[in-house]
Amino acid sequence: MRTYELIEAVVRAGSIRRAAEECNLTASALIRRIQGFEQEFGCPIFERLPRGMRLNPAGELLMQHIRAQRSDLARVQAQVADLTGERRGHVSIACSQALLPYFLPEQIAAYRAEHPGVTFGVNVRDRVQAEKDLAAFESDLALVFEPVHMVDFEVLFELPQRVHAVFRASNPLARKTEVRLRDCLSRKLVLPSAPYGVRHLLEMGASRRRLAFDPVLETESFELIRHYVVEEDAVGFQIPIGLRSAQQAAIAHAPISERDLPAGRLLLGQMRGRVLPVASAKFARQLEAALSGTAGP
Amino acid sequence: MRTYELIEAVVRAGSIRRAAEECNLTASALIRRIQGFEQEFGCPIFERLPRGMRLNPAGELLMQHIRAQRSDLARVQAQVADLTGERRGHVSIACSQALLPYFLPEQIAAYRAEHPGVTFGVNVRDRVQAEKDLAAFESDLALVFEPVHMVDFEVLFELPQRVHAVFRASNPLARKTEVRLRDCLSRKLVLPSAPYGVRHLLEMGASRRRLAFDPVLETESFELIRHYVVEEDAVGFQIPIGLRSAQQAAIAHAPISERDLPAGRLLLGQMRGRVLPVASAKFARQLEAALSGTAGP
DNA sequence: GAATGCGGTGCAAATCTTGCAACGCATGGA
DNA sequence: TCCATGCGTTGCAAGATTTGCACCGCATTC
Repeated sequence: MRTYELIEAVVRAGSIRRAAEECNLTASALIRRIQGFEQEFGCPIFERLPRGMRLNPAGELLMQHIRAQRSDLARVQAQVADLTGERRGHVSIACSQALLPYFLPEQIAAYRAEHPGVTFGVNVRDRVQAEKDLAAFESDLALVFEPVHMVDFEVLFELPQRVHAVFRASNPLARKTEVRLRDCLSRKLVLPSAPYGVRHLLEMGASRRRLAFDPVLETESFELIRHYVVEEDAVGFQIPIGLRSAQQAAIAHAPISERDLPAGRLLLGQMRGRVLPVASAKFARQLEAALSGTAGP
Repeated sequence: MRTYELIEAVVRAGSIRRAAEECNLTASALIRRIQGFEQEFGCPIFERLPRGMRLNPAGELLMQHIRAQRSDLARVQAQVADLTGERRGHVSIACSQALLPYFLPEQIAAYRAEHPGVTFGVNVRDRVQAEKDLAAFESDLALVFEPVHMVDFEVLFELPQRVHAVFRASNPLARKTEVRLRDCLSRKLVLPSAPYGVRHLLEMGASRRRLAFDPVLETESFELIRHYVVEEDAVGFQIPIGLRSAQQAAIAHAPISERDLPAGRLLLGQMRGRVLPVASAKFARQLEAALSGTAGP
């Protein structure tokens, strides 16, 4: 059991000696445990490099097993605590930035109002990293826009979301119920950077119509986008779940016409085949209910 | 790790002292390991009875985790052996008796012809026990007729199978392409005993038409049924996958009319959510292919 | 070519696990 | 009623494992 932790430490540290220091052990003690394990496992799990150790393919398989095993044990312990009547637990969720301003805080608060013993961990991840988080058992749930659909991602719920243009409330665009892409391109643009789903959809839509973007500001922060359009009367892009006109009177938004951009999908998912801890599974069901009550694209 | 084996031994034996003997240990050593584990696990997993120990609910949950963990580790080791180029492995399958005479031996032989390093374990189980086998990770696959559809049973393939009447080749019934239930009831009957799917379907069909069985022989052995109908000119019941007229010239069979009995289902399944070892997964795919080529009801 | 950092090993000390004997307790039969 | 039996549990010493220290051979780096 402890051997598993040591193996993980070696993987993280990249060498026996650094891992040994991290674990308050000597290198010799550590290497012998690993040699012992490799012997009973049947084959080496590390390749020995002159600069340290790295997992070989067998080790990668084993590592995945170790992570799955650890997370399942945590699930069992949470379930046991649950039947002892404690109603404790922890929910970790990897999500896009768009969920941060309104949706997630509301949902978490609502859940905790009923289950005060449950704690939360929110990891802000782009759509690629979110799925890696699931696969490494570092997040129970992922709520992301337009994920790169890896095999390990099991979809629990799907909500269409159109891309919205965001601008000053005083902008002429604010009078329309939907805007065309070309109306935006003639204005100053504030775009999310490459890894994000909104940017991805925009690039797709633009290249199909042989248009090009020339953003005045490109950023990872959706919050910055929302605030900057007010400063310089520019146009930004977001998905509606992260927008509430009522909260920020200076800002307005309208969907891009579906003739220009197809609606993207906001997906709630988990690691394929995994049995979630009770708290996470229950929170997932709450999210599904909330999302299905949300206006579509 | 070893602690898990010891816990399993205590569960099997029902008491510390018997388990200790089985493991070549003293009772004191064993109990201290279990106490140590319970401490780090966070709560007791056994209830102490005056006559021994039994798992409490927390222990049941843990036990399920241990079994899942062990079987997944075996899968990883098999997969590692596979990528080392060994092409070894073991497939365990729980199945109904009907598969024993022709279907399974042919399929296993065909598989082993291509992968001689793979060994097989065939556990003959009734439809209830087969699913328990899956849940306890004692069989990778189950191939059963009309299972009691527990939640843990994940269907991989489904093949309709009508119940066939089995009789002497010289019996007048042999001239028909299908027989009515009432034609059989007037004859001497040889029935499989209660836990079997064929019997279950027969009871259902009979009770719906207010008929009753009065078997001259009731047995757990499908083989005995086939052979006995020759002895006394009786009528037995089986599913066609276990019948080949060509092999036993003295025996004929014909399906019961669907007006009397609905077709049952022969199901191939695995433990829900489990990742099967490569060999088992591959054998399952072969079975699916073979079953889909088999004549239906 | 010296210095650094790496994985690996021999040997003795420290730590943990185990076996033995014994205790308290509940049950079952004489 | 009382004794025998089998249960889980514990104190203590012997045994088995794990660990730390010093050191080796090796490749890379400056």
